[in-house]
Amino acid sequence: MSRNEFICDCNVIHQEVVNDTLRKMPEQDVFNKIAEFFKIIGDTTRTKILFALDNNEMCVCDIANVLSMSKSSISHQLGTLRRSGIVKCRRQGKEVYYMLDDEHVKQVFEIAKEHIEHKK
Amino acid sequence: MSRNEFICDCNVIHQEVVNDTLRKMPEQDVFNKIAEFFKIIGDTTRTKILFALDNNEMCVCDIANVLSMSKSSISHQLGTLRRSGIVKCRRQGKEVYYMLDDEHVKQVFEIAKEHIEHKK
DNA sequence: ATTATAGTTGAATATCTATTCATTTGTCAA
DNA sequence: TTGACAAATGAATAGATATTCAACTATAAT
Repeated sequence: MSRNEFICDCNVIHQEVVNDTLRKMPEQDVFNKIAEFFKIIGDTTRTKILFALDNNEMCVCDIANVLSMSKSSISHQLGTLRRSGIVKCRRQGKEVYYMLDDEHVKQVFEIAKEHIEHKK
Repeated sequence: MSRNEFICDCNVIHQEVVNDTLRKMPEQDVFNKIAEFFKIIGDTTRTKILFALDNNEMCVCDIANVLSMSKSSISHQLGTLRRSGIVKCRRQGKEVYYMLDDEHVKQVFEIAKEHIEHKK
């Protein structure tokens, strides 16, 4: 039996709504990418890093000091943010300076703050 | 002198930038809530549910059919979304209808799509 | 009351992930 | 070259979480 053959454990109750929705649903790949984007920024450490970088570009040691965390941990997180195209970096001597590389991050943060204010 | 010398494993390189950033950083609680919001929508299943509900309110069975997943799994995820104030529901007879309860979700999805398009 | 259906919920499990630790790479200066 | 420092990286671990399974509640129909 094909492992793609999936039987749902309940009946369709509103067939028209389901069919209409299925027609309008984007491809799996779109959902994966959108969820991935939010997963990346949905972490307290990474959120702090992005806020910090919104003010200035900073080297890893500076970010580690601002967040009171180890260089290694910050470096791992910066790697994640870089691979996702949310930050970029430039090396200058022994230091590597990180900066935001996405104009959308600030926008979604503003909306998130509205959401939080609204739900108080 | 430095308030970080016992916490962080490296020196502050740019003291002024660090101090300036520390002054501008919001409270821990703000970061927790923002990250939590993105964590909630940063999951493929929940992203799909929110997209589906953007078209119509739907009962649990319908959503389970649209996503080809079990009722239980969908119900768990709907509980998460409900507790976060992102969806709400109403009972009608044996069925429980879910709908979006946040005007910000659609906005952040639009921005996320722009991000994804831009990074191709 | 009994039965069937829709949905919820707690526990268990398997997977994922953030941080730590140890090591390595890259750069500069002596 | 050697030493010092910034940063990156791989492996290991501990904690978080998505789904499944089984049991349960709620509602409606007979």
